[in-house]
Amino acid sequence: MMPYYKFNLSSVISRKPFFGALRIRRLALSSLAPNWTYLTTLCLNGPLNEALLEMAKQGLEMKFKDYDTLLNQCVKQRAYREGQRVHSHMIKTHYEPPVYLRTRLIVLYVKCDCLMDARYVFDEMPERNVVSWTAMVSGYAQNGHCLKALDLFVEMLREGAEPNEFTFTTILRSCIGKYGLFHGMQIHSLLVKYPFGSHLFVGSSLLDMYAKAGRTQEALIIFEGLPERDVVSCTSIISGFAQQGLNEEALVIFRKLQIEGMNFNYVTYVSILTALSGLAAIELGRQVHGHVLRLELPFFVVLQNSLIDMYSKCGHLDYSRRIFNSIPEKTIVSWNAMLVGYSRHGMGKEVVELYDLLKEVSGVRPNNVTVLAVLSGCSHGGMELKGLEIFDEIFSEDDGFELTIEHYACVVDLLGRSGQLDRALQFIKQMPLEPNAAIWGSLLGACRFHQNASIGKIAGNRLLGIEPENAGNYVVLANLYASAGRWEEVRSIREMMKRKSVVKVPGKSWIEVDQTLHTFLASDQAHPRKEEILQKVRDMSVRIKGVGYVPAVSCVLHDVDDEQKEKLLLGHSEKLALAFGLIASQGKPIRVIKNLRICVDCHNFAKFVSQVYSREVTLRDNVRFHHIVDGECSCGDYW
DNA sequence: CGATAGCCTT
Repeated sequence: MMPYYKFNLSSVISRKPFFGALRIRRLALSSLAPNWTYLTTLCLNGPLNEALLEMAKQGLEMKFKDYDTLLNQCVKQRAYREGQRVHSHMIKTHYEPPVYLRTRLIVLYVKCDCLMDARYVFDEMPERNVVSWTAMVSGYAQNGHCLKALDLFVEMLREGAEPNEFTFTTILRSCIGKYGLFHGMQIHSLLVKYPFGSHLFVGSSLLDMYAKAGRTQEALIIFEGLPERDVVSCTSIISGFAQQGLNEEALVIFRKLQIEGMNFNYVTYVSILTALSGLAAIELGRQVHGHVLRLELPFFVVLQNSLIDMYSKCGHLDYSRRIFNSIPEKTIVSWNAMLVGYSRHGMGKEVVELYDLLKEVSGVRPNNVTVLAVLSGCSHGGMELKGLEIFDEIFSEDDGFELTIEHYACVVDLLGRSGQLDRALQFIKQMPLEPNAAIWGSLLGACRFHQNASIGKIAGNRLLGIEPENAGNYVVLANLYASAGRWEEVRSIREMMKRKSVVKVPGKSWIEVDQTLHTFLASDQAHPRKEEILQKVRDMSVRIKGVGYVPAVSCVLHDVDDEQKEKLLLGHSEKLALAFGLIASQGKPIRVIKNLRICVDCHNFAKFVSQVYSREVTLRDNVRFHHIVDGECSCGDYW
């Protein structure tokens, strides 16, 4: 009989054994039983069933090493049922596993998302060490149960167990959400008592915690103070800034680290793509894309998904679709990214087509983000009735989607756009969630478009009650009153604004020319070519007035005369960026990005400019794209 | 002895 080690072991242990490997394993099983150590070793990376079956059949006595090998395999393969069989074998044979094996069981159950089982093993432990505590805390952290993780961590300290660097990295991950920073800072101060205060992993978790809580400066200080830097800590700081919308800062850090020679991984590229998407920096985005291809990074769906989103946010949906089509194993995020892309470009037909394709052929389950994308796609794409139909379908099917306030806001939008303002108001009154600013804002926008001042007044007052500090709301409501000729109410809005000391988020627009971003604020004086640009805006205004442009002075709520109002309107950041685009890029389409919703006057201005200057203009505001060609906008003047 | 850890897309 040939001893087992004469076989080609690597083929025996391979996950998908070549022809005959199974037979060899069977041979080994029959010839070498009942030596469990051999048998379990042969199961390395292979099917567990045979060894487990033998185990159950023969009721052999198992030793520590056998359980260890088997559980190790179960963990690697995330084999819940097989793990349970090993576990129950221990119980049946009255085997008292040591702390080590019990911890392995916890890890196994955690990996299989069976936290109840893990907790049961944990609770039954006669003694625990730091590893078992950390494994259990990590279980809660991995599954998003932040508060449970924190509770257990506190319990651990109370029991006198000493946390180690693993425990701290794990628990800091759970310090997110509403109270995350509060707990995270306490843990930060607790860390001082331990010798690994400047540990690389602990430091990365710490800076990530601060960055996610919006404390980017603290995060940066910790990053600078790390004992060394690696790709994860670098990605953490870059994505931290990007997630806070500090895209330019993220880009600066990325470049600095790149020059220092840091070797990035695919996660880093995902993070920098997020920043470039926010900036709509298409040329830089293309560079990153090319770089990723040259690096021959293995195929990462997450990276492909962020490329879809980057091209879509930069206005190149054709590239997005090409990448989408090239992904062999699309996840729901890939589908959603593509759907959201069509939605923000106002392409309702494509949204519905892709949604049908998703349901019919993909085999991927839609989630609530999908629903949101489809509903908003229908409203942005002029398919209000289709959108309402899909909502009814989903609502009646009850597919287990968690309908959030955003979903209801979409429905209000659909009803509002289709002119059913009374129904929209009824819908808001009947919905099971408390209406928020987005809901009332959506209704108010619909009232402005359909010139319904009475329902608009209801929506506006509710909105101002919820968000008294948001200047944009006052502007929309005043616009509505102004267009209805209700000047008394316009004046009262203006006074209300003064009284409540409303803060304006500064409007900001930018444009990418020759791989450089040129940023403009309202009435900007900072750009080196400011004189030229302001003169250009004035020229443009004169030229388009000749074909019917009338400045929408009701957009200005300052208490000044109309001449002043017109001057203020001409200083809007999107007009400056548009003018700069006309000067700096000959003949090419102009792509302007704005951080807020585009104002009525600027939208109208851009339409006239596209016509008079025969230039395609693309405006991206914080919600959607406006593709303006020859005086017509893809949004149909509803946004 | 071993078992426990940080970054990411819609």
